[in-house]
Amino acid sequence: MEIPEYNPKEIEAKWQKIWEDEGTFEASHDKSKPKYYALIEFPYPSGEGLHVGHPRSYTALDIIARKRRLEGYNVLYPIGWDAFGLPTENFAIQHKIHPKLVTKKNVARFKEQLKSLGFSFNWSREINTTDPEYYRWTQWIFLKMFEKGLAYKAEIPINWCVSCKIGLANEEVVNGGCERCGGEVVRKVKNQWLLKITAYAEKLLNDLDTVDYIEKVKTQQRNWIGRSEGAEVDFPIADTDHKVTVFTTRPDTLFGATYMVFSPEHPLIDEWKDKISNMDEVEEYRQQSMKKSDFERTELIKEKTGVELKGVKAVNPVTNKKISIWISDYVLMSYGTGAIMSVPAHDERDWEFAKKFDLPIVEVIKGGDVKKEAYTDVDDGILVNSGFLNGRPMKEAMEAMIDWLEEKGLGRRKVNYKLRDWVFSRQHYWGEPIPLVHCEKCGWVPVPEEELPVLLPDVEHYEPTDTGESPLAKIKEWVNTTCPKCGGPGERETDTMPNWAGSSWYFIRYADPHNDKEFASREEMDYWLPVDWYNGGMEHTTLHLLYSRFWHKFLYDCGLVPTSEPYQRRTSHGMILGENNEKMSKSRGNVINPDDVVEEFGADAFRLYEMFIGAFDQSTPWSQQGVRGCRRFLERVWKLQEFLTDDEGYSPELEGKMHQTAKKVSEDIERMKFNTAVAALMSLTNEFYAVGRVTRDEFKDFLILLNPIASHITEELWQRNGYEGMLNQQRWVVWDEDKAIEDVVEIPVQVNGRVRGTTTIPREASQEEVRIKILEDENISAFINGKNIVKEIFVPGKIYNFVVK
RNA sequence: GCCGGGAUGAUGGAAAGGCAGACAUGACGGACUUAAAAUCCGUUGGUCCUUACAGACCGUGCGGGUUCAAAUCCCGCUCCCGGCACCA
Repeated sequence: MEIPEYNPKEIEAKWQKIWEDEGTFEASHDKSKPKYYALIEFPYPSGEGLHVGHPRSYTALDIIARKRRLEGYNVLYPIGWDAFGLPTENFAIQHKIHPKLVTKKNVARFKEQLKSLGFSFNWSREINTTDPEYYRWTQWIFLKMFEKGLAYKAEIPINWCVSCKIGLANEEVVNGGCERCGGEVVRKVKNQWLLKITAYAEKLLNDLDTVDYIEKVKTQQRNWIGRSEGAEVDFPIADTDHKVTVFTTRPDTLFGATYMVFSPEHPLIDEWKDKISNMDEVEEYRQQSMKKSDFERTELIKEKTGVELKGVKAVNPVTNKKISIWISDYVLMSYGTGAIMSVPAHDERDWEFAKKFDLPIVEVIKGGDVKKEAYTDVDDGILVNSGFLNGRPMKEAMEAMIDWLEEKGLGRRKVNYKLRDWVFSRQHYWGEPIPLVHCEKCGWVPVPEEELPVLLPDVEHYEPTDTGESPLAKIKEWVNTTCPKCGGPGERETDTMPNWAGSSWYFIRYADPHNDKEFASREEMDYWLPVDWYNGGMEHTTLHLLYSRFWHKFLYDCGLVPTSEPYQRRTSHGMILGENNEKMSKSRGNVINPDDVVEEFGADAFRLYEMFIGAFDQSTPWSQQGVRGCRRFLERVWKLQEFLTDDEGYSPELEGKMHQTAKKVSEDIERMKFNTAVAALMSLTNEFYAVGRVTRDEFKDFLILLNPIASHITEELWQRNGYEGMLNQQRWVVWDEDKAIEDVVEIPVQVNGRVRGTTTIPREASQEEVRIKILEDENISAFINGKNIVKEIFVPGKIYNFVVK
């Protein structure tokens, strides 16, 4: 039989068409089979097109998905588009094209690119977050949250670009300036919708113990949630009925609290206007810190600043001494109560502040020199200058103080979190409209369920208004509506949702993407959820991953989804860098376009290289030479046909290697050691060449093992060489553990830990047998003769070591 | 500052206490070719020794330690990458 040249272009197009025509990778509706749900983060269809970083994750889970199918699972491996968001909106503004059209164009391009790579996505379940049939349910879930009191409005400072007159997301503020124009960014208070994710802080934290996420992800989430235990303490304000509550993790040091500091935004300051004698000075400080961006407030940490509130004093509830009250921007309104008790002797920040303003420093834990610096290494410290706590160790003092506070009604045990509520409003066009109507009489009223979706209306211009409202505010006929409750005049909310909204539940929709009655049917969710394996980037650990866990837990508490966690397993891939070892970016000019690679080397070579490039969880530079090497390997695989014999079974000389390779490839794929799985297949191929023959069964199993990675060439070789059916209908290779172990092994022989030779022995050989054989070897025994053997270590099948003197 | 991760040939990387450098890339040599490419075969950590076969010593960021045996475990550093950062 004449063997044509390996022509990836032809065979890749051929198999992609067959798979599509036959619906090969459609998840079955037959629920008798065990299911497997593999998920990758659905892409944002940017105008740049696919980047070589995307397919790293997609190929990895494509391999898992394909392997699971060969193992007999009913696999769901879906794809969709996270298409709302700023880049599209900005492009639309610049080019005066409707974002809908921009999105459509970008999606088409991404789709074509993804299809050319031959991923086994379930295309009939494709979803798009900007599709009204999809965002109808995003709005619906939001309304559920609103109903349960988890969505609320609050005055929240946003990042405001003075020149663009636009609110920016935190990630759009780069080095204190606007990402787009580089202009000044200040804080501007706006009335915004927030979601009460903090209500789920405890669950989000504790339930990390129930899921299989890589440790790095768990740690980052734990840090982000930032749970800390302590107490709230009430400080009475002298000569008033007021009291101010603070949160502290160190109630044991209360005797050392010599003054208080409020955040400049603290609302009590306004209430005390008349009492504060230096209100001008105070106001000026407040104005200044208001103008400062978050960046300045946190970066300029060299010197503490602040102003005393003259005319008011607080009382330390345990010493009963009057203490002064200050304001300073190192105290954040958004954490704890917005006010702190200051213990300069044992807190670095307080110490700096006290030094600067010459405030009293009282040592309450023995051991340091509080005149020189704050003494904070106090875990085993003993209390001093602390009344009833004197002489007690710190941990005990902590408990005693809290008990005392609770007894006297002056304080209570308290847990605090760094996690903040989720600012859910965007003053942009290209997002889901928030489905609420404001009525003078009834307040905020949800749009009735049957009227969803609230459609995004067409506008002339996508720029925000001068006041920073979203462009929707300009469409009076859309804004002005009737109150769903009382029928009176009402106004629609013009803020839209952030693009984290649609991605917070998309994996649920995949289970039942065309359902027009519910967000997904219970039956489909019961079968498919949770996601078995979710791979994505580390950059989504604290936002997307946490947000979607929050939404899912909320839905679970409403009895709407069957599991309390959305994702059973979460892994993460490393970045692919440019050939110069720098992050790939247009501006650095080191971007590799997957289309070009596929054009030159083929999709199989591309996928193979994406996996062979290096450790999956590590970042690593691209190498065009490396792709060439993978293409070369596929050429060698193609030529194996020339060595194909009519023999069945494994040949004696390759039997061990076949079993070893099956085991190695299977196990490495599960551990995401794709690079070594590929290496094992290359190594086996080298063996086939060395032997110069390959039996039908050897070739068959080799093709199955290679199929998840290089899917087109293996299907083609399967068909060309007369194997039955299609490769994707076969079963994964079963290996025999015993046969994967060599009967005869070569072990190193050491003398005093240095390798002096090797010996080949039967695996089961006894120490005595091995010993005799070794001592027969003159090269080795030369190192032993004339010396005393002190000790001999024999690890069967591994090593023999003589210790001599 | 805090929390992760990392550092191994010229390069990407392999090695879950047991022969460091699998598998590739590149380089060099050979075969084929009028020639080149492609392909195939071989060599390729360093230093020394040797006609050769062989052999010796050194070597996994740096300094110590544990062990018969350390890239791997422990202690102390350096540098790089990622995340968080006045969170009371």
